[in-house]
Amino acid sequence: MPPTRSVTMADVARLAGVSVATVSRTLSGIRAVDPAIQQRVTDAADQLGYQVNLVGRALRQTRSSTVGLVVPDLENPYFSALAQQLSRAFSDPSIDLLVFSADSSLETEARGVRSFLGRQVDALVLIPVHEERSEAAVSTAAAAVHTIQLDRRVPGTAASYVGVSNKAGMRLIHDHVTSNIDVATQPVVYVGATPDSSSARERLEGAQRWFSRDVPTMLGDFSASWGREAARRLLDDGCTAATIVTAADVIALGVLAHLLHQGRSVPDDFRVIGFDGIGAAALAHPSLTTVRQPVEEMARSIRSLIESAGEQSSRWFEPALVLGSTSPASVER
Amino acid sequence: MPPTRSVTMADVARLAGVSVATVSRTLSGIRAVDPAIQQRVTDAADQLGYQVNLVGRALRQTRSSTVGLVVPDLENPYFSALAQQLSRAFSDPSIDLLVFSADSSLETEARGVRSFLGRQVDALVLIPVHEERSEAAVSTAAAAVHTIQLDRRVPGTAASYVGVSNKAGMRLIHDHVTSNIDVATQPVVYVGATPDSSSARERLEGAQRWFSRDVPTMLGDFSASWGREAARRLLDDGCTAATIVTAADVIALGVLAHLLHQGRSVPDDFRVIGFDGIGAAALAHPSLTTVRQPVEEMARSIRSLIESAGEQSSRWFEPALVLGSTSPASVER
DNA sequence: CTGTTAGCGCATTCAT
DNA sequence: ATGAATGCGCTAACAG
Repeated sequence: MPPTRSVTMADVARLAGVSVATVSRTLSGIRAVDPAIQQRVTDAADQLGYQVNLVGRALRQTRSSTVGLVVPDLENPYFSALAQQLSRAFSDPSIDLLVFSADSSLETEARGVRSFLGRQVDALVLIPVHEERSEAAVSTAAAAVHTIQLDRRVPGTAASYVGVSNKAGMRLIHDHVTSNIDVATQPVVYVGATPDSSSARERLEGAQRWFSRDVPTMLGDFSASWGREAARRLLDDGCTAATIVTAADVIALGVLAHLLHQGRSVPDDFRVIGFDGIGAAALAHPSLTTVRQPVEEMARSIRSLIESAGEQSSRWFEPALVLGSTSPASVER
Repeated sequence: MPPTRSVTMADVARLAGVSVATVSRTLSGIRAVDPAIQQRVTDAADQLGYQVNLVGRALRQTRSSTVGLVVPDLENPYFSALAQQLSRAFSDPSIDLLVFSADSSLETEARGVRSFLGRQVDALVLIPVHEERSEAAVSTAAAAVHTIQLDRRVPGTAASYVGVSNKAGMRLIHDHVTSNIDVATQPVVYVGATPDSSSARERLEGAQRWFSRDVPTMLGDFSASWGREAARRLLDDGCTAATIVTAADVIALGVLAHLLHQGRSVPDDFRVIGFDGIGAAALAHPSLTTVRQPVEEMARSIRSLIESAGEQSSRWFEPALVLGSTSPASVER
């Protein structure tokens, strides 16, 4: 279907009997133009079906009215929620948000960054795959354009950061758990993710700090299948009752699914706590107790960070406890 | 952080003592270059930290080695699964897949299409928001570039299509239900989506065709909250037992959540069937019986459609029944 | 195999 | 207020 050749400003200019400069000024509305001529130009543009070539514009302006977002994995519901909210935060027609999935690969992540930089994005939002090994990607990005790390960060880079206080989140969970359960008799187990991203590390550290330095810990990745696997191991080890604190809702949902499929009782014998506050947490039965990240505000914050076009700066949001039915409710007991 | 000025091929050429053309040829590897010179060029490029400017390249080549994907909503897990699988299908470094969310808005969808066309994408993949009102967006896209509609389509446009046979999917569900349940005594209810997308319409038509033209039907949107709402209405109407066939897993999960939270028994009193086969279906308890779309194959199919660079063509995949525990299992009864 | 030249489409000087 | 000219960074055509 690629047609003959696309219509350019020169075509519009010819039809309207003016210069290309006038066409440019008329269509971008950046300077005053005689109303009569303006009409002629827009008519001609309509008639020819003219569409700006953003590549030409970007080359000339050395910017593209585009913000790039690189996420590790779009199938992770927390990341796709961030992507969607960020898209919505840029619904203003003057800036397009484009999303690239790194497919949890450092190479692909680097490719995404190079690609966006090469496309002259005005800013880059990045959820780094790895706390150390994404350093090159983040630094490269930050050296070229305003770069904002989201949710996870690589320490020591010249990039901004927007995320939640993970330790504060773990503290909310700890306070909730200890005020409703006798932790001395009921064991607490932390099912987390290997600390190769800052959020995994901070949540692990939070669990160790608030519960106990040697809280029983199982580490895997941010996935439901890891949650199932961890639950299976727990049951295999003869565990019959526990409070399972996890590093993410997806993990918690996997844990919960396995426990329920094995006929275990939640929250009577097992309690399960998530992290993130994705929509699916409320959909589970029993509904998942979790800690919600203010995703929408975070997205808006990124937008204003980009608009202030400016300085490196970071912002930590406070998460909030969301009581579900996978843990005993304080009010009711 | 925007640095002084980015290094161009001219800088590399100067340092290596060759012409820009040689630099271009060396770095794109498109033509043979003297090994010694090649070395000098790559050394110079490394030393200066040269990165291609893809905007310049795209302007010159009138293509950008980019494929655009416009999805209605990234928070819908079926769409984000498609986006992720498609990204993976383009993991080959020579083509970047960029995703734009239309935020379920026709205006934003149109903007996304214009944006990608203006960026000279080599092909456009589109999940149209509306079966009729997205016509302009699809036609515009198809007139300019190879356009592939995914999952949903606008009839009568010059665009390719990749999706599943929705009627066949409904038939699988019908056969499963009727071979395990006495439909004469146990009512079947269809909880679907208003037919303003082709998939919503085809699934509705499938339900009416295979079950009964006047199967009780409730229509909303593709969301879990609509599922909850529908279930609430059913219970409010005094329904105490039914087989609930839905248009999507997200709807089914909402239905299921509400039924379980109301203490209803699944699958004894209520049966629930989904559509799509997203990961969360297996995570529910009881696990959701559904019909799975071969998302990965569909993604690969799109990739080869684009590579064959060619003619308009369409492909319907066959969905497969996935037995969960929200419906009676045929083998076991 | 390499250098020179030209031009992709546009926004922005500088003149007028 | 408008037009002519310039060049953003790159690759392709053409010589050599």
